[in-house]
Amino acid sequence: MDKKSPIQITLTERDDSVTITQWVYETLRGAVMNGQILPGRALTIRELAALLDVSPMPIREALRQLSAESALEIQGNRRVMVPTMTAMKFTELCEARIAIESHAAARAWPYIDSTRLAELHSLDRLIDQAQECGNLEQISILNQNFHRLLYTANPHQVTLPLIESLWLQLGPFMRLATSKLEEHYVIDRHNEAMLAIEKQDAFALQLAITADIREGIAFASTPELLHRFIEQSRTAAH
Amino acid sequence: MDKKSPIQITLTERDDSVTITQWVYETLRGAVMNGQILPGRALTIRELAALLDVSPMPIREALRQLSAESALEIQGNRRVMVPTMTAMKFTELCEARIAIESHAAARAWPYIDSTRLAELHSLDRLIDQAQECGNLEQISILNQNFHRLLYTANPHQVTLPLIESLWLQLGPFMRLATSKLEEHYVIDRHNEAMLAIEKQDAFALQLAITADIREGIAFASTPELLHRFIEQSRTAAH
DNA sequence: AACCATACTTTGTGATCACAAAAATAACTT
DNA sequence: AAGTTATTTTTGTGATCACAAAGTATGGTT
Repeated sequence: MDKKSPIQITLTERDDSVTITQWVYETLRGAVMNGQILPGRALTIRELAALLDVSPMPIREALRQLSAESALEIQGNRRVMVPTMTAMKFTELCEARIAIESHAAARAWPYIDSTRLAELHSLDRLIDQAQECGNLEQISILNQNFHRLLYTANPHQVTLPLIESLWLQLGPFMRLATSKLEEHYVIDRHNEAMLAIEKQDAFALQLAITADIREGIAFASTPELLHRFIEQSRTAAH
Repeated sequence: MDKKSPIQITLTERDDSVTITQWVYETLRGAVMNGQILPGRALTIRELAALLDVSPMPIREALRQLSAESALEIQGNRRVMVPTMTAMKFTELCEARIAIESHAAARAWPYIDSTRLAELHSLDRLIDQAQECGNLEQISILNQNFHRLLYTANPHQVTLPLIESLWLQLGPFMRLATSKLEEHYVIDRHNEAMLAIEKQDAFALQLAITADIREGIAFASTPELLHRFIEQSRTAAH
């Protein structure tokens, strides 16, 4: 009595200080972000409840929250699934990232002090280390942390939730893309960004972030990779 | 046994074809958007359930969804409230609107055909009519419809949910601002935007949208108005 | 009168149950 | 054998209940 495609979700130890709903949310979010759930695959409350060994209630709440963040999609049938990707949608998501994140960087720039700059530097060094180890998942997480640390320098910042929503939507594909990444050596523009901060050049910072995002995605969006991913989505929909 | 500040929510007839949760969501969303719930006022599930005459369950789901959209805020205490506004946050929200919406307009531009342009024109005429009647709430709604109709010309558009989140966060204040609006005559840049579309000038369209947002907010963000609103938030927090 | 410990109330969380709508399966007709 | 109807199962929705934690009020002590 097993379903079309089995869902393999990495379960973390549940901390009692956090609510079950929160734990379920983080678990499912991670599964979506890592592409562990095939796009188009229908998710049922009871199935997930059994999988995570909790009652249906926390699942319901987590699914609704993820849907509101565009990480999941509610169809007319009230069925929930990971949204399918198309080449055009992928382009729109990337362009949206560039528009919003370069803006967020520019708005954060006046607030970046030497302490935060040092933190950015040490985070960048960690990324270099992870690259030598070839730990792809770690690179992805640290890269997000770098961007997040930059944008949150602005204490009145309001765009991070929007940016995280875009990350979530791109997540499944980015993971697939970086799995092909070993061949190329990764180039990020973090050094360029930090140099711009030191030179107090806001515009250069904006350009560096734009280049960082565009290049980080450009190599990934080779026709073959994109096509493979979209195929995957299409077939999973069944 | 009444609470600090009574909540007055406009109740619409509930259509049976729509789920109770959806109806609750729309009702609460409208209440937030219209500033009917004071920022800082704690919302409890049971109170709202009694107010809307439904069980706590649909309220829980609606609150979680609105929180995910940044329309509401969950405090550490797990209490839910309308976020309070500050002058700096207000500025950030406006600048974010400009960055994202001008981008959305530019990405939508290649897709705007004569049919959609005609719809934009007729919507603009409706706005003019509403302005003569002085129907402020109607103006606000139609104005949103105008922007939405523009951005959704792009069939692969992904930014509308993000934009709507910003609208929700600015909603309470915009309402207060437009209530002072009768004195000035409203200038919008819709004509300029439509002219740019006719002249096939994407950059001019982007400028028009930027100006439309900035001016629509600039007159509203007079120091007195902003201060009054922030005061209101502060005192309601109690 | 100010402070603190105790009892009481309210509130969010999570589990279970009932029900109607939707899928999936089975049976049947053409 | 393909399509259509009938039956069974699965699934989302919403209501109710139990419980622990947070909040509030109470009462007593210094």
